[in-house]
Amino acid sequence: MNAPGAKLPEHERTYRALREMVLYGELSPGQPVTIQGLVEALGVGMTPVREAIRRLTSQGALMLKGNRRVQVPEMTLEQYGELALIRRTVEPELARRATPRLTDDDIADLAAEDALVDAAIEKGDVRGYLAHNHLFHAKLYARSGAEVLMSLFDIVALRAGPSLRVMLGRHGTANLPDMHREALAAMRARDAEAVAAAILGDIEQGITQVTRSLTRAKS
Amino acid sequence: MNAPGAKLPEHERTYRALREMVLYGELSPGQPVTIQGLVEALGVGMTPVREAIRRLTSQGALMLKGNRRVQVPEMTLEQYGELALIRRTVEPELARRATPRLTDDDIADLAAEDALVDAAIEKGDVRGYLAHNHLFHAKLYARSGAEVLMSLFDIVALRAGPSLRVMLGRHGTANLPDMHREALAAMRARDAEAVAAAILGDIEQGITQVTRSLTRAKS
DNA sequence: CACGCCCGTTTTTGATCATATTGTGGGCGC
DNA sequence: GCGCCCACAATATGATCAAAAACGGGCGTG
Repeated sequence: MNAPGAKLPEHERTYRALREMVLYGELSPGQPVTIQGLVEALGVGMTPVREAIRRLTSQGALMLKGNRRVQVPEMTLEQYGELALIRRTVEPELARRATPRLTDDDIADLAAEDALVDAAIEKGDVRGYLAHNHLFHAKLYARSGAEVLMSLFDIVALRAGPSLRVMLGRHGTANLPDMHREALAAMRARDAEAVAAAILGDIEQGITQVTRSLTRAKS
Repeated sequence: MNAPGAKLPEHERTYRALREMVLYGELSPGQPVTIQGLVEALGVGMTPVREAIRRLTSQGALMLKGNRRVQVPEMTLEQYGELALIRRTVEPELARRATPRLTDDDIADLAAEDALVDAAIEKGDVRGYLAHNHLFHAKLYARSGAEVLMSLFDIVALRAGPSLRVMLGRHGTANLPDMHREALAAMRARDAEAVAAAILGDIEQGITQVTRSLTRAKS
């Protein structure tokens, strides 16, 4: 069995814990991250923490600020534009490749995830929205069997996470992108192009909102 | 001044050393990498080595083989296809963005790098070709100021490195892609689209060769 | 006389190492 | 051929050393 947190090495669990903190917005951009702080917060030794931080920084989820200080990077409009370019390329492709490999069970699972997304929106649960929306995409893409693209998705999601969080903190969970229903319908029809299109639409809406939020913040 | 290897922290130097080993083919795919082996080979403590390995694995340059063994991943044809997709998207874009920012000095520097590439081809110097070809691209893209895209290039280059090396080992340095001259001419004309096109052509040639090599190996 | 700035001290934090601990793989005996 | 035991390599901890940032006192100035 794959009991999470049971037999994984400590540095792996530390990595995942820290990763979720970044991904789901428990750390805000600009906030400094100290090794010793994490050692105390997570109750683990410093070696695992160090390794987790290295992994995250090499994925761009954390930034080495000046001389040996670490923080969550603040996203500029330019950087977000680059991120958007990649997402538009990678995610529809992942969706396209995943579609023919989906089983009925997979689709049911994704539908369940989408229901959780809707519930989170309803309740205004920001963290829940981030988590389940991410899982909806991640679980779908995981079926593609495309390792390299998948690893890029991980990186991009990691970098986009904090900005999304900031955006949500400012505007709440209203008017959130949700073309998941269209995507699910296309999956059931096993129409790869339609799935890719729906995912692209979903992404595009998110990008528009974050871009607007960033633009407004700049002025 | 930035004297390399002088004032950088040990883990950073270790990371770069290991990175170059992968990038320029000093480690072959499938070859196991042990922590203690590197400790002795590089003459550093084990903490820096551990961190370097973590960073490389999280970038896909190294792979955790089953239970706590590390090796350079072997590239499959499918994976290379994914890599190619990314390169076609990212690299021309980086070239396009870099072009208007190039100074005459930059172009001269790139021309010098290209001369070294040619010299390496002439001499059949595989390692030299890999190094200077990579530097030609990396230095050009670095001018783009696009951090996110640049970090993706780093990752993709890291994953493609070993395969390139294998291909060269099999076929030698003859018939190597070199559309650098066209690229340089376009740079001097400050024609961003032409630079992007030349770079795309350069990449395309390389992809074709590696793909052919991988296909042949498979059968 | 009050405010602000600069410099030295203190404290926090990061880097590295030596070492104990644990888990895995291979060899040996049954 | 199967299972147990041993040795080795990787993981994780805590200590130690070095550096940087924060703090505070003293000085100069408005």
